Amino acid sequence: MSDLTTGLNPMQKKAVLKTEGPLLLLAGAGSGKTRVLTHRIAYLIEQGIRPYNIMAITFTNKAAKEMKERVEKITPFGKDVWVSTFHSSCVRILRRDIDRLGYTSQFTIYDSDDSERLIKDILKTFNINDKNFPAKMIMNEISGQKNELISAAAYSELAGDDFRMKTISRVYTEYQKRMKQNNSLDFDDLIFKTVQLFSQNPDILEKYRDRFLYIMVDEYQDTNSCQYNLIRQLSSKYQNLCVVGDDDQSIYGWRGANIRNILDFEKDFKNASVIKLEQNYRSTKTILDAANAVIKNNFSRKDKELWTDNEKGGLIKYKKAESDLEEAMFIASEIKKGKEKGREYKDFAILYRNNALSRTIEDRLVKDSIPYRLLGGVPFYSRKEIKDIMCYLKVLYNPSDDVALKRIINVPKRGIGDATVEKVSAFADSNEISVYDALRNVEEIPELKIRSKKLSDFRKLISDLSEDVLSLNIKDLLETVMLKTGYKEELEKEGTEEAQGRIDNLNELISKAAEFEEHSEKSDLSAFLEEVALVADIDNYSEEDDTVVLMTLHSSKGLEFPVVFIAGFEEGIFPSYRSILEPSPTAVEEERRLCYVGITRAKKQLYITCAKTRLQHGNYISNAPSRFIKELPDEFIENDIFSSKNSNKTVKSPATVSSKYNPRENKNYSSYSKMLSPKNVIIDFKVGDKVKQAKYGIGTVTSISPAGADYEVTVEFPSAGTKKFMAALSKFKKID
DNA sequence: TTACTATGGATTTTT
DNA sequence: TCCATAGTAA
Repeated sequence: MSDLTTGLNPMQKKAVLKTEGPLLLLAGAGSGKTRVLTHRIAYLIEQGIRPYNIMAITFTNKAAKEMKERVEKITPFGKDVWVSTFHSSCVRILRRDIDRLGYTSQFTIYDSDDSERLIKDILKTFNINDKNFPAKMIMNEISGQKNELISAAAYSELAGDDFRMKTISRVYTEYQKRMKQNNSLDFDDLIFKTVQLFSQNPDILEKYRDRFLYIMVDEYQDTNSCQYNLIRQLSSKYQNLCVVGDDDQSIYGWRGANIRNILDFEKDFKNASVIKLEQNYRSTKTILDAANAVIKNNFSRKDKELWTDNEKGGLIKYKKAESDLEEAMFIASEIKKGKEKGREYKDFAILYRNNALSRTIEDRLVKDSIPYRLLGGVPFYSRKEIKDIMCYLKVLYNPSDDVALKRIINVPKRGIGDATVEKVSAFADSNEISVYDALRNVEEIPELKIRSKKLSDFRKLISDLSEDVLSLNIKDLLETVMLKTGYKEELEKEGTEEAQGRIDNLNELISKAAEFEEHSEKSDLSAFLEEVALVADIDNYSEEDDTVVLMTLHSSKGLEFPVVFIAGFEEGIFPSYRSILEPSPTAVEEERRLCYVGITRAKKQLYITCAKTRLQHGNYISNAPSRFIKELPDEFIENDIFSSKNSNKTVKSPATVSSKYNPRENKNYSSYSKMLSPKNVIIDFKVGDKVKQAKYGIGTVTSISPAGADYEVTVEFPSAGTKKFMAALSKFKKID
């Protein structure tokens, strides 16, 4: 019939052609599900469905972007298909109709940092001890409740006489009250409020039901109850709902994802068809069999098993290093070897359970001059300086946003301290007005007589800037804000390397804004704020640069690499300490799924590494190898390569966890790290070059002389004069 | 009000 | 180790 199904396997074909009624597509890792989804959309259009009536929902912007591009490539009119994330879909819907819930369409979006500030504020006003009730804990609790579609009122009933819950309930209620006063929504609210909007306004729901005749949801295993409800509301009339997911890749349970959504799909949607995509096109047989062997140890899962026609491939290389330093050295040297054999740097990914593990590896890569990119860490838009400037924009857009206003009222320092802010804030509270509005009336607050000049100066600054909003584009507005507030000037005065880094970031923000204005059809302040609020770091990852990539196992989902290293394969790290302590096995099962995700990222070669001792929080600890290594059949593993010692895959039985290691008991520990230090330090600069040094900033190299395995480098700094360094210990970066 | 020092706590984080 | 926060001095 059409060429939309050529080249697809029978199951993929079936999935493309089955357009009517509920469909559960169980798509294993690397089974070509994006291909199926895009072809399915194209097929629908070919069948005469208007693109406008098709909705595809993803979790990440990256996935949405990719799907959009692929749909547009294979079908004309692909542009009109509604492809977007849960969150941006909801923003679009809410911007239209949120007035029905008593907000205005100018609402701003809070990230978790903003939410935490607000909760801290509330704890202060309620005099709640933040030792017993840390803001983060409460935030997670509230988020969890929203994900379960439990409102503040419902939670209050649930709490009953329970002291802990009652306290949290008070905060939750106040939090929602203030969010509304601030005309702002957090990430969870975006979905929650949309569900609420639909249930309270059948006319609006009806409108969207008749618009989205065909709905597709990607990564369905990651949906929480709230998202499930949204989907259910939208699809219940026509029932043309296709969900795609893999229960074995559900790794966001701790964020509220409800694995039952996918496990119970057939119960929830009568007449649901189920199609399994079990052929993997990504990995070698060895890698896939290993992944299957591991995931088999989980109990609650849909029955399926991935297979592949790909070659057998090399064995999994398992390295049991003596220390984290040796582990890092091993990884770096394997990358160098691979590079010599013709691989590119971008073929390699290093995955780990938590961000702290990246440090040692990074240090090693720097020393070995291996270019790398770190994903995760502090995301660009969460950096202090970026958030500060963005909060100015937020205030300009939505002056009732008290959280944003309080953040910047004394940034840069302008003599408005905590005590003053408290007074204004209290005045605002008692008059039920926003802090910004309170600033109009500072003269009426008797306690503030002395400070009122500073406050009205600040208010004047903001109202000046709001005039600039009308006349300037985003890029110029950003520059004006940085200038008129004196923010940039203050950083320049500091003159440290850190301050320079911040200035660099601000400049990058300006160019991001310029780029945004060039590429988006809508480029007003509102659109820019939304972009910034909803775009994650991983979305900006592209394969263009030839660099090794480092990231957590979580962020690696959906990506693939020829060679994958999984580092820190140890009890207490992976599976994490906390998951081991959980009485129920579900936590470790989720870790196992994470392991499955990690293994299936590899196309050609998988490395697994662990270290007998590792520096953690400043102490040496020793961990047993991960229980997951025992679950990998021996026949797939090339054991402890390049180790002279035997080291069969003997694993200390049942997982002794992180026994504290006292450095004093092992006097060798300092010489031991020396022993592991590089035999040959590689430096990529010469006399006369400009280099950047961590403490003193940029200077010129005046001499280099060999000193044992290392070099002594003399550098002349404009600010600090001449300094001498050992190359291995000082982190130099060459400046071109 | 701010700038310094002591202390304690420390997964994962699509939006 | 690194970070945020609390407490204190100027």
